[in-house]
Amino acid sequence: MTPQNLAANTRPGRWTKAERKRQIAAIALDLIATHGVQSLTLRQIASAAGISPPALYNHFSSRTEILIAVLDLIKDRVFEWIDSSRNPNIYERLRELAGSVHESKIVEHPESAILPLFELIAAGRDEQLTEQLAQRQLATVQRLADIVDEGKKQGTIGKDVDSKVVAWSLLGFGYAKDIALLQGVSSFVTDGTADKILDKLLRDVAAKP
Amino acid sequence: MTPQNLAANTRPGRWTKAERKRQIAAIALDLIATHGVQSLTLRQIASAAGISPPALYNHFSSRTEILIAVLDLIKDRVFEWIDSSRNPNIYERLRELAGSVHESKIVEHPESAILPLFELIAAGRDEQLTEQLAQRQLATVQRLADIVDEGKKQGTIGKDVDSKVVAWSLLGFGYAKDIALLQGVSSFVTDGTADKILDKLLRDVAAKP
Amino acid sequence: MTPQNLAANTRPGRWTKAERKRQIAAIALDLIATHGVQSLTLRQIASAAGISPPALYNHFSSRTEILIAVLDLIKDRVFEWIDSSRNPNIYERLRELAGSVHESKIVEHPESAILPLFELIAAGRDEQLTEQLAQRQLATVQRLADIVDEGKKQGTIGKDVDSKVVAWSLLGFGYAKDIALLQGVSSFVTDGTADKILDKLLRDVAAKP
Amino acid sequence: MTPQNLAANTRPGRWTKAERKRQIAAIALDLIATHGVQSLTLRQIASAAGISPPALYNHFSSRTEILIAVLDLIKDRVFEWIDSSRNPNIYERLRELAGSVHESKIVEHPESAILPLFELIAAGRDEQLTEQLAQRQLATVQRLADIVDEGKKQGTIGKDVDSKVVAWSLLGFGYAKDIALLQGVSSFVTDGTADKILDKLLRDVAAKP
DNA sequence: GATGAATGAGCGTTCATTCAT
DNA sequence: CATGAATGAACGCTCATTCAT
Repeated sequence: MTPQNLAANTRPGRWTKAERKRQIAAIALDLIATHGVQSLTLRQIASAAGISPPALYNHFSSRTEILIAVLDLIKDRVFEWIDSSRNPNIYERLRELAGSVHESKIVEHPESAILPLFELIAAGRDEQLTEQLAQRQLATVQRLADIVDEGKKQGTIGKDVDSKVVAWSLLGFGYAKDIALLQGVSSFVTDGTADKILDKLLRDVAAKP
Repeated sequence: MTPQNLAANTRPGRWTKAERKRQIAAIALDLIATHGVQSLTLRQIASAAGISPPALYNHFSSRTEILIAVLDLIKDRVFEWIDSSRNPNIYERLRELAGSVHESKIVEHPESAILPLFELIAAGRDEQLTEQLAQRQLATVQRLADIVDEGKKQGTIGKDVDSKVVAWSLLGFGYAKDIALLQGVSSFVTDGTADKILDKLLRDVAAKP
Repeated sequence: MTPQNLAANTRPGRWTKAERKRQIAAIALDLIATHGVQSLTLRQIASAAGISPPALYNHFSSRTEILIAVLDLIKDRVFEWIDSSRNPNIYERLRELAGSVHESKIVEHPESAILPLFELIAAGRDEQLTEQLAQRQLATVQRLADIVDEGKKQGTIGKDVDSKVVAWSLLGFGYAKDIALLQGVSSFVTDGTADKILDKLLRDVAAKP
Repeated sequence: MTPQNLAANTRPGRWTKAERKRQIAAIALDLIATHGVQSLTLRQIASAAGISPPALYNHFSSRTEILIAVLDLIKDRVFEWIDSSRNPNIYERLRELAGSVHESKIVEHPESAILPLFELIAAGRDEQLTEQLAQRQLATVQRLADIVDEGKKQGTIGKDVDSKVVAWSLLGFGYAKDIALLQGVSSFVTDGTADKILDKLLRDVAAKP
């Protein structure tokens, strides 16, 4: 056991309560990404976590609470992604973010975030997650819009651009891409259509010389 | 109505076999729209149809077959919608279609088509509907692209416009709108952002004078 | 339609009621022989008979009645088999009968009688056929015992032989053979054990010189 | 009883896992003996065991697995019965075994083994138990044949006797008896015919002086 | 913390049977 | 005579959750 681990150890076993919760949420996220949200049973999560189903109740009080934790994890990852480029030129930064989506760093990897989010959105009504979803979605849109606004001040983004429109367009593009993939229509990505849409989207927001 | 039709309608109960199937599919579609796909049980469908669950098996051989029938119904409705405007000016026609979406004739009504489709997409992996979905999705994209192509020939749509890009953008916009609504983020529609995106999308495809 | 058919035709369609019942019973017998009695559903019978399940109720008032008809058919076939040799020497006749069993004319052919009877015996308790079974079983034993008695009078069968014992032994042997086959233990037949038992059984009943 | 056993028995409730499985199998065996295999539902077993149907899945993973456990139980009981006489004189031992069958210690008691086995054999085809049955049947025949062989060495069984023939004859006799009873033909037993057959069978294997 | 055993609710499905047509 | 549509009862099975240990 490394000193690091010891440091993190207040006592319990090896991980703090919060860490263990996060681990379990990450496992659930993985399972959602690979098998969908409908087949996400406590048995599966427990088995993947190496414990028994009832043991999950030591960390969460219900299945729904686990899903909320997954939602939090997704939001964190999306924010991490948004902040992954620190390019001072905002327009360039957006290009980099778009590029990383395009390179599938986010969208296509099963361990990723948007696709499971999508699953959760669809399942939301039955799982009573709608409210939780709305909060996080708005926060994400706002975060993107803020960056665009910064770019407008900076002059790299067109002054007449509507920040919200851009933020929503980017998200919408990501969703559409996932929907296509979920439907098994990979041609949307492979034939370059997705790239063209994204490229046009970005060109339109650049500051006109 | 031909004598044949009369015969077919009055003789075997009141509805033909195909009609009854379609009715049940429509009921299932409703239920998906209002409660989501996860809670779509045979008991629910049967109850809404005023029959007992086993009676469904006189019309469909499994739950999956019902879902496929729903998929067909959705495709038909989407095509009806696409063909709902016969404006000879293709650009105007696209504007009308967009307008009808905006007026929520399709998207927001629970009896509508796209939102349930969305549910089915998310459920697809578990329900083994992926293949069926892909077929219908591609058919829809192609239908829209054909119309855009017609507009290019006609001269009302820009010659340099990529038909596929437009088709996918329109669909993607529709999806994004539904996702926002499913997440409970109605502000996307109410604050005019959705309109702005759609308007920009259409202006960009108009033939430049 | 041939004159013969016309002759047999009192009117109905092509067969008399009794004939049609017998045909259906024969179909059920086949199905039992090939798939067992548990999976004998009305759907199966009807489908094999080229009609719909409810149509069976025009001939039989319940599933149990069909099974009874099958029982009758089996009894008839067993009697036919018993009477298939008319060799005046009773001992020889028994040998011939035993031989025909051995040659699998009865036991191993799926269209045969004993194996399905066996299925019905096992199912009897649930199907309330016990009484019907007892009647027919006793009649069969009696028929065999009568023949043995005739042989004793004739002098080809030993005077000290107990006819009932012989009759039951022969039947018991047939049952044991079927049980072995049903269990998948074909070695009982293929390694000659079955033959040896039957041979010993017959030698023991021959009149001693 | 060793300390280990004590520990194993008192700690995990009151019974070990294996014991509980065996108890449930015994209950199922009883139900088969009294009502037949067709009506052996999980609800019945659970009810007789004083638990709810889903609770059975804590011990078995499917209905078929329960039936296999029943098969094992039957095999164990048959072997116990075979070993119930330890008379050093093999011929006498066979007589004792035959006697215990005759006294119905095995066959007629509902808690017994052969009759339910018989039910399982008939149900085997539908329940995919054929392979399991064949294994156990052969093991039983072999066990009996071994004893006969021992008697031949010992000199109490005739040297020219075919051990397999004897083993199969004994089993076949048992089967025939059960079949008769299942059919409701108790006269086979009550009028002494069964005894006579068994007696003859045994006399024929005795070593000739 | 973790587990084995248990449970109520519910699932999709099959069956023999009925009945209007 | 035959059928399509329907049904009550029952089936094997899975699920999230509870609780004593």
